[in-house]
Amino acid sequence: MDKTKGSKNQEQVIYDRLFDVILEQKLQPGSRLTEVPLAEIFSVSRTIIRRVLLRLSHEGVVEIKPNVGASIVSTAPEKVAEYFEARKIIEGALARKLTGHLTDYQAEMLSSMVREENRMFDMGNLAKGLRKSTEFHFFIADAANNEPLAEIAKQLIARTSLIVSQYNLPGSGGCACIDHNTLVNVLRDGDPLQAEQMMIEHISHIEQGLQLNTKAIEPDLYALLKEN
Amino acid sequence: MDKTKGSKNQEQVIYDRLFDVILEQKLQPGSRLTEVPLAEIFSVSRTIIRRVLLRLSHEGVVEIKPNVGASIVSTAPEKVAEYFEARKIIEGALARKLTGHLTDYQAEMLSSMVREENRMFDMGNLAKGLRKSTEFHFFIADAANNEPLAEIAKQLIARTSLIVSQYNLPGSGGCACIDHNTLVNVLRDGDPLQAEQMMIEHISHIEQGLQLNTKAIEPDLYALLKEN
DNA sequence: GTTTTTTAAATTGTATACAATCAGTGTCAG
DNA sequence: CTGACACTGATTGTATACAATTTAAAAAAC
Repeated sequence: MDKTKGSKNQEQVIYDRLFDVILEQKLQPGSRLTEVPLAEIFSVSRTIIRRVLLRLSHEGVVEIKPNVGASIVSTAPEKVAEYFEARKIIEGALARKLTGHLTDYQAEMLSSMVREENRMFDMGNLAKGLRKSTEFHFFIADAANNEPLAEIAKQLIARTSLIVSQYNLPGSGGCACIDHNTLVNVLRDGDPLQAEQMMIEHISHIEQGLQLNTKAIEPDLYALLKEN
Repeated sequence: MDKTKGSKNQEQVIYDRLFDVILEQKLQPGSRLTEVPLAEIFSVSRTIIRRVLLRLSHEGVVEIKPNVGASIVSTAPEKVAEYFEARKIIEGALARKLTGHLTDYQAEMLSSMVREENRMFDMGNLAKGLRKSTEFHFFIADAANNEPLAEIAKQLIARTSLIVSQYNLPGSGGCACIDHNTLVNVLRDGDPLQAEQMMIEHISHIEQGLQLNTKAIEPDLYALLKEN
């Protein structure tokens, strides 16, 4: 694993950077991602950017319209429930599966993540807090010993994270991280069905915090703003 | 939707063809997919082939090793259970969700698919039978009114279909399609939890039919055969 | 003044050239 | 005979040139 140039990792690096920026709401859903500027920013050719965008589109974070280009996905309000339902089913199953098999190390890891998360929110750093919150769910996904399911869960978490960033009024506090603490406890000491139920409720909490009546941000808005 | 040239659909056509060939076992897991021959076969440049292979790899049907190239995924025996577990969770949930909401048209559709499937197996056309069998599961996924979950389910179905083709002794009859008929009945007239349980059992049947002790086909095997 | 048409700039789509890397073969020293 | 090494052919990786398409603006027609 030479780190001299990382010509192999170069694509991964760009992917990670873009993914982070999107998940931390630095770019709003609907924003366009044009290839040439990105290529210049990262000092590579469009070929590489194209591959990264393609990957992001396969993972549902970016939408590519033929002959138009890539933009960050904007989820229609009536589709939101479907994504959360999917999360409840899969993360619920993961919680059920994991309960009773959590190692002490893993439990401590999760607890420390919750502390970090709270610290970020207390400091008013919403973006980092949201990021830590998703990492908490990522960790659980990875811990449950089912790689394909973990991969699926992580995709859904990323997608709903985008949805949250689209429909949350700025400053409305992200996710109810109080839940996270009790979740850790149940995963360690509770019974599987209880853990599943709790995970489902937790995800419902997140869903209920959304302001779905808020108009989805559309690219057209930009055109309107330029007039003034 | 002009069909004159389909310059936009061209990539989709190639994707579908490859996907079909892979799912119908015309190519064994482990087989390499080199770019230039594929490009010549479809009369396009490597660029297009590359995109298709990338997509197939994102969907878990093909594996791309850096500087080596693409090959059809070969699933390790110890990973098999994970994929089937994932299917049980997701397709079980889909069945639960669909039960009681199946329209007459959909029920008839499913029944006719089962008939087709049986016909194919009776004729000894294993590949087509397996294909019909996956289409049956695809249809259920689409019918359950949750697009993201359907997409996930279809990916897993494709992947396990590959696994079946890897670990099934030639002529061992694919999947227990008797189950499919009773499944349709339960989906239409039964109760949700019963349907979920039945779907889970059905998937277990498929899993139990596998010959996991059969050595996974490895590229190295070819080298050994050449010696004789 | 509004609508339509024309034109130009920006952006994506595809093919191809060339560089980098890998796999296999043959050669040579031990 | 075995192992290490160099070499050749095949294959993938990246950048770039050019074509096709879209978007926006300017010009023309009504």
